[in-house]
Amino acid sequence: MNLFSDIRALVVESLEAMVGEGALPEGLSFDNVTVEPPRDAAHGDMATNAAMVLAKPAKQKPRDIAEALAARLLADARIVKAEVAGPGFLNLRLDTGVWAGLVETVLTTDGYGQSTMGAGQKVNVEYVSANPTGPLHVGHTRGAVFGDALASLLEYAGHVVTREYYINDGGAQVDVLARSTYERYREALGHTPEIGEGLYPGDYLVPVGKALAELKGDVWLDQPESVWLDEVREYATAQMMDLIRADLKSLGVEMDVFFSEKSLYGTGRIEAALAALDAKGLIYEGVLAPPKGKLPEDWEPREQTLFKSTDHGDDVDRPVKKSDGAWTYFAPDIAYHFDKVERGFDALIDIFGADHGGYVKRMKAAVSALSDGKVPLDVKLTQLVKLFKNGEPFKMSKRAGTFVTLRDVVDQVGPDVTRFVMLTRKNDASLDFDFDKVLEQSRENPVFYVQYAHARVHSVLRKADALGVTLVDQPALVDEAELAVAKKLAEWPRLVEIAARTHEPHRIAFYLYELASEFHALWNRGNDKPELRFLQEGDLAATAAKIALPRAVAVVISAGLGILGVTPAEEMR
RNA sequence: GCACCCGUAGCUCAGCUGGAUAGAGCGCUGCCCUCCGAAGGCAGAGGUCUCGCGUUCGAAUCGCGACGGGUGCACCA
Repeated sequence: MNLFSDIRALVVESLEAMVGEGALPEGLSFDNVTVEPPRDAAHGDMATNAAMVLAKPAKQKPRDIAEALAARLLADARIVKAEVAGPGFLNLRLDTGVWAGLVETVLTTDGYGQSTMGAGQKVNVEYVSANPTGPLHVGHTRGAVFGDALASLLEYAGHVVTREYYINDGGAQVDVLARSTYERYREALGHTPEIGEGLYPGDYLVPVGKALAELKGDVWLDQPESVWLDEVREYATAQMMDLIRADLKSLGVEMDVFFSEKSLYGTGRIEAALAALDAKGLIYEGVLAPPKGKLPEDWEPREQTLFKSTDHGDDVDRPVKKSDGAWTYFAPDIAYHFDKVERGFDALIDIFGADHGGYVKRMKAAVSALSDGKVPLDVKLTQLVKLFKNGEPFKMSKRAGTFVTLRDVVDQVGPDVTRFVMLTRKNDASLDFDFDKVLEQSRENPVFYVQYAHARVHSVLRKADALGVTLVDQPALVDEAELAVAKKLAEWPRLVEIAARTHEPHRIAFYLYELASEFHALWNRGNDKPELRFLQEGDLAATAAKIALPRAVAVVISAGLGILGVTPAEEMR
């Protein structure tokens, strides 16, 4: 149920009738006809641009079309007013009964706002994908929250979603992890660890080294790397993934698939992916032209195996093999995305940190080539999170060991606040995260503000329950403030579809803030007008009718917070 | 030098596949608790949407070009 699409259907129906009568010419496209909430509530409840869009192709004046359309729409019981305004807008006023009906729908429909837009399409959302070399930090947190909310949003809009994490366990950095762990292993056996430049100094490896010492004894002491590297790497990587899984769980993020990069090596899968590209004539041996502008110090032309990504929108072709014949990091990435394509997803979404913006074009080129342009890949970049403490920038240094982990954030402010705050900004805008402000209980803090609205509803419900009110689903809407809330509720399904289509979960957070705002306004109006209070003294029937609206608000807030992965609070503490 | 992202009120930011007089919070001014949770609400002041050209009935939104900020730019993953 989406009131806006219902009314749009009515508009299109009316336009078709006009065509049938010869009032409009045949063959018009109504695709661009929209029915939207007007910017200014004084303009009415909904506005359609039909007359302006059709004026040119129909060779008629917008005003004439609008007036003919208005006359038809008024025949529908739902439309009480239709007036032409501005350059040719048709402003519609809906019958109060429509809004009451909407509130009833919210209360009686299972999953009001859920959409079938996705039509069961299989979507793969890959996010976090941090190197398995240590705990997740703040930057990963934003990617985790964003990816998870986007995945939920797409599910809510009718897609079948797979949440996936790509483990970069095939490259040099896991060797570094192994060497770092080895030093902790030595340390556990009483030696002084030699953690030189380029090794990971974090003490999260201390227990790993200790466990290894208990497991293996001293057999690896004073042994060359060739003896222990493989085993230590495998052990440490597994430990780090356990750590990461636990970090994610503390945020409420659970992946469906953890995909190992290493599983691509030595199994012919990279070769297969490149063979697929080769079969399309997209692999060749060649020398890349040096970049324009200042040359890198050690530039020298080299012949390499290249992927002709420029055929699919990239700026330059990309090497898939190094000059020594080994794969570049890009090769397994291609194989990984080839695997996703072969698993039959209808759409792929990758979420990267903004510092990986440079890889977007080549990944899109690869997926385009591998799927013959049939599987779209959308890459969303998440910008920096700037940390503050009491208004002051929070200094982070990896060297000094003062970098802030996901755990630090979740432990201090909790998963709900972390998630909501991370979603109060567009993904491609940087985000200020102040440890004190996010816990503040004021309008300035959207988490609190939305939760407060939800808690207020439940406060009313508790009281109503104590009074013995029997709930009814038909509201009595009279005041403008009540109607304003109902109208906001009507926007919810439409907003879900817009947010899902644009892959922008932050729109949900902003909507919830607006809904909460309308609700708080109504609440306060009860101060001046006792007849607007939800609890009507001594009148259980009136109370039941009054609390239908706040109940509907709670339903939508609860659904919206659910998408964001935030628990709706029934009480503020 | 090239690519991508960003530029909206004093500050932090929304702005719907292009729609009407561009919105919210903070801050500033003034109001509202014998009343369901004032942890709230109402009202006011504050704008050449960085600039220019173009497309369009209509541009903050689309295209081109400047300017300003961020990020990334051959074998490292």
